[in-house]
Amino acid sequence: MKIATWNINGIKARLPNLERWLIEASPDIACLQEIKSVDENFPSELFEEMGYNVAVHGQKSFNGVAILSKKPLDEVIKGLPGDEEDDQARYLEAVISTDNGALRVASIYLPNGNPVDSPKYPYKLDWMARLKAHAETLLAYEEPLVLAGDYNIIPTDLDVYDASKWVEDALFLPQSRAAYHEILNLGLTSAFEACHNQPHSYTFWDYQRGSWQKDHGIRIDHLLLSPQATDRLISCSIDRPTRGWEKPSDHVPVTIELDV
DNA sequence: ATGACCTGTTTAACAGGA
Repeated sequence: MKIATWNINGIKARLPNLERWLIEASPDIACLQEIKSVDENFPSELFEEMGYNVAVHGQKSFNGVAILSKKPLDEVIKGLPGDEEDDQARYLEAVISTDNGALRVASIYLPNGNPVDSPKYPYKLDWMARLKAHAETLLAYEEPLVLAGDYNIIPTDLDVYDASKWVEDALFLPQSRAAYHEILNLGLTSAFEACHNQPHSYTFWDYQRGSWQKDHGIRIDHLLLSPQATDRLISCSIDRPTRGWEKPSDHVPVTIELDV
């Protein structure tokens, strides 16, 4: 089973590319971020015609996450638990039936956090603390679990073209990376790192400054797996060519194959 | 030497992204 994550940066602008990619890559489950749409304007029927079940957690203009799944969605949870006041649509979780039992998948759009001296940075750290608490709850189920998404975290200096340019950035500050590693240290495995030791394998290139042409990228999209999912991990790949398509997202898909 | 973009919305400049 192929499970992918992709920050599409707007469903309306990305629909042609998303359709093409769904046909060519044919993921069984696609976790999408930054749909930038309310639920009613998300083209769910189109994806249903392509054979997907659809769960959407959208909001107007910004953020928004979705899950497309060829297998039925048994249970859907919208929003990250832990703060009733938080109205940003950044977390969607679903339990999916497979031939070998239940698989739990989340589509995550972790806050960017810049600028660091604004309330956005404490919001990021608070959100990560909530994600850690929730991940702890989910890990206790001892089932295959995939927490996939745009984490807005550069894990190490080998995941950026020039670390010195990012030391003050919310994606790379020691405190941000420490919060990310706290989540990993609960017992999760980063799929890409389990499959590869190739440094400078990026998933995002800025639209500005010719970043794509110069390969000035960062690796910020991750799939974190529970032990039960890690046991079944076959491969992980970054779909780099999509960044070179017409009207690309600034992120590319990351896909894992699980033996489930 | 430096900067160079894209998206959605309020359709004309913004806000937000990373």
